[in-house]
Amino acid sequence: MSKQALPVVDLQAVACCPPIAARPLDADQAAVVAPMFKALGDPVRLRLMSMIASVPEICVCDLTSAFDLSGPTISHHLKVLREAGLVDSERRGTWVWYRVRAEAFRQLGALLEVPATPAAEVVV
Amino acid sequence: MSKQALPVVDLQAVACCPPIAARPLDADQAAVVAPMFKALGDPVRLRLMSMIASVPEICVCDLTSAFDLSGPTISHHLKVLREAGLVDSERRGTWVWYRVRAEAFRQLGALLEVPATPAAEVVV
DNA sequence: ACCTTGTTTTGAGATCTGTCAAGGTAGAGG
DNA sequence: CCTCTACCTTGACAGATCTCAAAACAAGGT
Repeated sequence: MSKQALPVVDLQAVACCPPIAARPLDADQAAVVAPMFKALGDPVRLRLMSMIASVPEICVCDLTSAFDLSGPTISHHLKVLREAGLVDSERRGTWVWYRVRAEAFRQLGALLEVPATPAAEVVV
Repeated sequence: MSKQALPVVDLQAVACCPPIAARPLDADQAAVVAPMFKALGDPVRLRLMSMIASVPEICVCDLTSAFDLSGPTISHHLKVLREAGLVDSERRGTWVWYRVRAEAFRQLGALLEVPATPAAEVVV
């Protein structure tokens, strides 16, 4: 399968950006980044993301069994994470394996870094 | 005014947590953290957050004028950010000033850090 | 008191989201 | 070919969300 043909986030557009606390994000940048935060804004997806990012890879069966939710629901949440560009999936035989997209994940974290000389203290 | 009596995020509960890529978040932790990411998951709020975090403080009038949206809409988004525990507001005379909650903001960033020895590479 | 400006609250409508049941697709193994 | 298991897609529905207009609230100036 190797999903990446969907409306996935343009990583190039994110790679450029300094922390959001460094200077105001413009509308275009916000439109690219917000969906990634949004994807993490659901408790189930956040746990899924955490489970996926904590290991090299993990199969859907192991993810599904960790929740009290239907298969389709987990599948839906995984699709959201995929389309946000945060994870990648690959079918190998019977099972589908998910893996974190390290680049995107790290970039997202970088956006929340507090600048070395935080703007919020320069003027004070 | 000095809003903090609302259903605000319990910072203690977050302060404890290692990066989500270090080990799977449990349901309780996810329930605390997800609303913060959710708050950043809207392009308008993400820009508001960025504008607020980029300066020591900023008044609502300056925030509102940066968008093509009604006052009530901006006010609503600011309320979401407040209730997520990400910003703080204070009325001084005519204007209301917003300021980032540095603790919460930094904690959120810490959750996205990639562990020194990423679990995703230990086993591979 | 009254008006003016800045901000929030309330109410309402259109859209989006989380969830499940039912049905569909893909591969493995008879 | 048939069936079984794993996973995804579709369709549907309750509930949440984004937005604005209208109304309320707060502080300052007249």
